[in-house]
Amino acid sequence: MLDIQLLRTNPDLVARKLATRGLQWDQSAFRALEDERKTVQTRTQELQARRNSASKAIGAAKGRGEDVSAQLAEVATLGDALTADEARLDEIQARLEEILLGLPNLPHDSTPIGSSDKDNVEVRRWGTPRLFDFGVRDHTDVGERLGLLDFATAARISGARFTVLKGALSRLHRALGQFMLDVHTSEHGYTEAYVPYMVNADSMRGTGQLPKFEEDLFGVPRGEQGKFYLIPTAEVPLTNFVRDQILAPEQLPLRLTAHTPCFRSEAGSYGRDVKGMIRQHQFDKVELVQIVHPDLSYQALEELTGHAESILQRLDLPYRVMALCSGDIGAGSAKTYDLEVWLPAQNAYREISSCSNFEAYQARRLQARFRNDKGRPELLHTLNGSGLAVGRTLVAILENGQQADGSVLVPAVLRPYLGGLERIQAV
RNA sequence: GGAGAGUUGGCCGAGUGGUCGAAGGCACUCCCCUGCUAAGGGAGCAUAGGACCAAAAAUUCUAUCGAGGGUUCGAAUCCCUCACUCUCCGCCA
Repeated sequence: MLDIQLLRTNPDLVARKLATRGLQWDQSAFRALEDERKTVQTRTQELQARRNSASKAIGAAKGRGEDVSAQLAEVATLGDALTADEARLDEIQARLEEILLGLPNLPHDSTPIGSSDKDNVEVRRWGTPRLFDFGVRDHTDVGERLGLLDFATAARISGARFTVLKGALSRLHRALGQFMLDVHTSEHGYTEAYVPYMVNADSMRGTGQLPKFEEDLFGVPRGEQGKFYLIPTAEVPLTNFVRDQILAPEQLPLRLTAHTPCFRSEAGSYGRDVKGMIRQHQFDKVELVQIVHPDLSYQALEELTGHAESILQRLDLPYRVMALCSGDIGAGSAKTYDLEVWLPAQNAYREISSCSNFEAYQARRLQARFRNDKGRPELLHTLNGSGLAVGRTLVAILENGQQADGSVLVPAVLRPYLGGLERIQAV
């Protein structure tokens, strides 16, 4: 959520920044509402003040045992006007809130300007894609030939966009999550957390999934009490740790990580990545979240991105870092780096992690604050990134580690998690 | 699922219709005193929004005592609904 003060005092800046996202923001509706808000609010508060002082006088007069019927009659005349004004003010403020909740964040000055992923800027590259002296298979082929990847069974159990893993592949999947958590907690200073996979609407609103992106979520009916939502990422529960909290400065930075399943409806992605486990309704991810002092959030973004990169490096997977352009970053983000891992069968780099600085966009919705050096509550900055998407990491290992005989090499750092297994063979 | 008790400021906690944005304590900030590691005295100390202003400060107004609704001239206080917490019983991985 943007600062409404900014919309009031500098609407042109807001419009200009939003335009870099390809969004033509029509200020007129906002301005008209603001003007009305001002008159109605002033009038309402005047009426309230008159009612309050009159009521106080009645109390005092009664205390002295005087007759108050004249004063009662007078204050009664305020009633209707006040009720009407209060109702109108509520309406206006709800509308303003709606507009505010619908606006995405303003891209940071360092975010490249552009309209689509074609305009994203490569920042750096790590590793060298391996040269194959045999026909490269995609991860689906590799996994199915091993007899350990089973989409047919998944389809019978649930449907499209689900996966069943078996045997060593399932264990490799488990190992990846463990490995990532171990690195982030023991070397990068994150605190591991176990969190709910179903959350309430307030939490979804806090991180920005609601109200605009409800169609991307799975909801679980809950009778009278509305519904739960399945988390699309652990960002939601982790970032909501600080909703409605005022942190002491010495608690910062907060670094949290969790390994959770993520659930996405993938509405609107029909026809994209239909084959394989690239785009699933359910996938595992190790998420990194940082809650930091506003002055330090861009430094934190570089660090957090590095934390995610270090996993790819240890797994010896070639990747590149992309600075997403203004037209491609997520709604809440001011700046995003995507990590893209090399997938030889696609002959392309594919997203495996997305690291973003939300600045105060989420914090304002969450009312997540800290006490600054003046002792005043001030909004925090929130960041998050995948460290990494476990399913896609498995895909990368299957494709990059495949051998001519159909087996797959297990990256050295994962072998301790697999009882020393060096190579996954067909069963 | 049943029965009961709760939810007040950074924390603890008083407050059952008016003088309550809210006693008292703790914590914190400043000043004074004292001087040796802890104590005494004084002052300040919620959040958000509005008005005023070029802006800030000051001033002032409004709202906020779990959330929403109601009664009333007036609600932390009375009524209703909901959420959450705790205790006991039941069920249960």
